[in-house]
Amino acid sequence: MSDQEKNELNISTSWNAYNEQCPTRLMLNRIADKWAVLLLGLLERETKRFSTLQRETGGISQKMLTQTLRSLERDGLIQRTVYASVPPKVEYSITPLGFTLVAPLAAIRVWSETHIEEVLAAQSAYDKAQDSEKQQPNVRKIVFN
Amino acid sequence: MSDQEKNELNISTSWNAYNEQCPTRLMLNRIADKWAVLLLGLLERETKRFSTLQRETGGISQKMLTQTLRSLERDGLIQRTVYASVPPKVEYSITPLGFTLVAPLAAIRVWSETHIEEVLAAQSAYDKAQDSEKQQPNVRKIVFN
DNA sequence: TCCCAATAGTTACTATTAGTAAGTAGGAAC
DNA sequence: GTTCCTACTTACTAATAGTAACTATTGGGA
Repeated sequence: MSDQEKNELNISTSWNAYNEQCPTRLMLNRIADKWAVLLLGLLERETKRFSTLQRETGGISQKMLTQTLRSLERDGLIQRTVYASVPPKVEYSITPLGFTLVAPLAAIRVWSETHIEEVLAAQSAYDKAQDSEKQQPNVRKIVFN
Repeated sequence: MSDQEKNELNISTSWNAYNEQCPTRLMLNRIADKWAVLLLGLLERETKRFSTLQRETGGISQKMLTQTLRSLERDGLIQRTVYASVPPKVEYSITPLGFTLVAPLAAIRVWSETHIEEVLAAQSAYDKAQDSEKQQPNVRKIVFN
């Protein structure tokens, strides 16, 4: 029985992202990455060109765009097609494997967008508490047991 | 109507992670992070101590553990409780807000664990193709249009 | 004829971030 | 009085990300 078959049957395998030696840890590193999340989100619906991806992903440099696209291609998540035209034309599209990752990644992007106000409020509260602790140290959050 | 109410009604707001100036971009940066994914996964079920979190998260240093926990606390995703005992005892637990993020993050961890074999295969194929391209450059993946 | 525009990069350099290893506190046990 | 415990800091180094300038190719315009 392959590991994949075991996974489908929900039998635990050796794959475990909490183990630093496991290849899944490297994978988590790759996909738990802001540029990967944003780029796969853009390619979810349609094929796009290099320059379009750069324009639509605010703040990404050419270097990071190339680097991230190259990694995603190597991992089999996107496909790169070069057209022999001048000026050059290179199109990127999502693969079936990449498509299985779109929904999970979209979920965390959407989470950011829907919960940002609660997070900003928590940050303000934390910073305020930090300030008052500077005046009166060690009076907060300590439990005497 | 608040942005959150708009979000609940699925009305588009100004929040957009593709805009580099948007606070949601910073948020995406925080949660699209391997240590955050792993730590929130550990805290999903139970409160844990600093040393336990370090033991269960392979390869994390004390510095990164402190740093990541501090960020998650500031963002309101986890809670930190200090007990006035010797030796010190500090417990970390997930907040209701953090709990809403557990499932999305678990999904990408699980994706890594269930699709790793396909990714490893894609990587081998890519590396092999790269090698053969070195022998015969520019014969692959180019479309003449 | 010479120069510029357009696309998809690469490269060299700098800044930021992550990782490593050693140090700190304060009391309890030996 | 020396060591141990936990949960950190801090100083230093290594790796990664960001910035900006450079490249190839060729069609079109002055």
